[in-house]
Amino acid sequence: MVEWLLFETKPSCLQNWNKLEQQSMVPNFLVNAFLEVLKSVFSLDFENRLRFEQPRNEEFGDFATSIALILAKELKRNPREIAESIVQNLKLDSNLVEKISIDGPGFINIKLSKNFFALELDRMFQVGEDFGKGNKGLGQKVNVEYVSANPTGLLHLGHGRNACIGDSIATLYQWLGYDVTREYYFNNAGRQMQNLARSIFARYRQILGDNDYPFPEDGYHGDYIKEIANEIAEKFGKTYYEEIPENIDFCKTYGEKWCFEKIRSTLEKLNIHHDVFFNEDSLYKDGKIEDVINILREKGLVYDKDGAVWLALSKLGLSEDRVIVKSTGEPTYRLPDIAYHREKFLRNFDLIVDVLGSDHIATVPDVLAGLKALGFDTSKVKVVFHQFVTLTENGVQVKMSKRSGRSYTLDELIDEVGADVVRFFFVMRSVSSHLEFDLNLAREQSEKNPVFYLQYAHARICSIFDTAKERGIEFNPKVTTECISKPEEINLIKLQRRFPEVVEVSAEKFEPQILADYLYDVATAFHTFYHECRIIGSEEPILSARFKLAKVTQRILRNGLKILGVSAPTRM
RNA sequence: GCGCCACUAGCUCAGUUGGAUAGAGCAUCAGCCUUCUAAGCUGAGGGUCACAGGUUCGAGUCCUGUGUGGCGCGCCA
Repeated sequence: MVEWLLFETKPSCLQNWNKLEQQSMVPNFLVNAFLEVLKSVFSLDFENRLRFEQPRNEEFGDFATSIALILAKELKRNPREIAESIVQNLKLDSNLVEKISIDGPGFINIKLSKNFFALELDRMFQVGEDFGKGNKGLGQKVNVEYVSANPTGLLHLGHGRNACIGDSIATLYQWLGYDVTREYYFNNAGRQMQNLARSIFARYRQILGDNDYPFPEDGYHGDYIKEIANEIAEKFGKTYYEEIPENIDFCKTYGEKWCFEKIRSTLEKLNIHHDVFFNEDSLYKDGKIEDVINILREKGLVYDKDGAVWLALSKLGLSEDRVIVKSTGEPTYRLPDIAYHREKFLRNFDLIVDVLGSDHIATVPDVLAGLKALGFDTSKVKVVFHQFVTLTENGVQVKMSKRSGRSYTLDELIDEVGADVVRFFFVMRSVSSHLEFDLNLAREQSEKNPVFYLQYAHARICSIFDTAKERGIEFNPKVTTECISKPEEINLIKLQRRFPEVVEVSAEKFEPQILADYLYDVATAFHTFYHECRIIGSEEPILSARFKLAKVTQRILRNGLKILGVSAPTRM
């Protein structure tokens, strides 16, 4: 159990996020009025404990608080009584609050006025194009490591999900003002690279006529290996035919470069670019691996046994000691991983995010324990584990066998359904849920496909502005929006107000899906509004008020889609 | 055997820190285009929140146990 606590807690730098402040959609005047009453009437300081929720049922107003129920326990008084005395003493601007009531066991429900929402629309409109950006992270550095696939093959769908989640998380943090480094850990050392080299070499020999040349038992079976071997054969003929270390090594270097190029071009299609490609082999060249062993040895946490070097994880609260250098002299993954993360710590990040497939769950406690032993604050590390991807077509699961090498590559998927669909589909489920990628739905170019639904809403708004321009209709940004009154308008404003908070919560929870769901709701609210409320053809001030409504929606959709890496077409 | 994750409508999934009558999309059925993009909108049906206990004013949410499924438990990464 101890092992899991190491990384299941919330990263330290996010723990300062003020719970109350985070409820940014709760108007300040409301919070202050309540705090004032709690202080003056009950002599209670509730600064960090007063919470408001948005009732599911609209009858209960826009915000509700169960503060009276909570107090009832502490004060041992009837909750409704407490609610009464709170409400009686509340000093609220009747211009902003339409109704305040006590319902059920003692909930205090607040319904805000249309005027309040009109003022909010003006406020959001004035924020400008960057609506949704925050400043919580100013002055802080975040490192987000994602993809990090070995250069031994092509990216598959699991990597695709990893890439899209990681990139969206990185952008979310950028939107909060963090200085973000996107990083790819390039596992180009160790045995799997040897395996790649031998696989290529074997195919190379076979291509050149040595049909009996044995293929490595645990070699890489994919067709791409033959492709690489073919290239070498065509370019260099029999130059590297002889089975000597130099030639195997050539295959390794060539293969690594080839795979890296493919990986990069696939990520390029998704518009994913890393700032740093951290090479594993540099850890060896720069002596970092040795450094880690030496430091841990000095601390008495490393010992030799059976010809191998062991890390005494049992002294660090874990159940078993593990090998960090095999008897062959090769390190296991733990050692370079620890050394690599040590480098990240030394680069002074306030938050270190690793995006990993859930198959890596068991490896993380070892690495974190090692880092802790080196004296680093592991609460700065957040490991985001995502579940697997299954591909379905016509309701049937498409087999993705890695062994046979006939797995569906990410590249093929992008070519088939487009980058926008891939990016959205991979983040539209929560990270911890299995993701079923429905090829039929992905290919669908209609409202059934959520990507098009969202993009269509954006394009529709753009079209309104285009049409207005063509017809010489101008809107006046200075018009106040008090005329807003229809439920479709109010509903849209309510959703719009939430955008900055949704960005925060998505980042805090490392869940781009929250943003994806929200955008869908915004698009729906807009489509409903569009159907019910005409813009062009309306008289002032309705005309300009609705223009603002459309403008803010457009910015939310554009910015939200941008965070998810999805394009926002102006025309469809 | 041990650990992690999941289990909510026919299917795919949401469900803030425990809150009031359980949410969406798809699928099914019924409506809406002489109008700013019908790639859209409106409505209907559909639920023992896997099961059993517990905690309390109140549980899909927290605790314990059980079942089912996925992943992991190496001198592989």
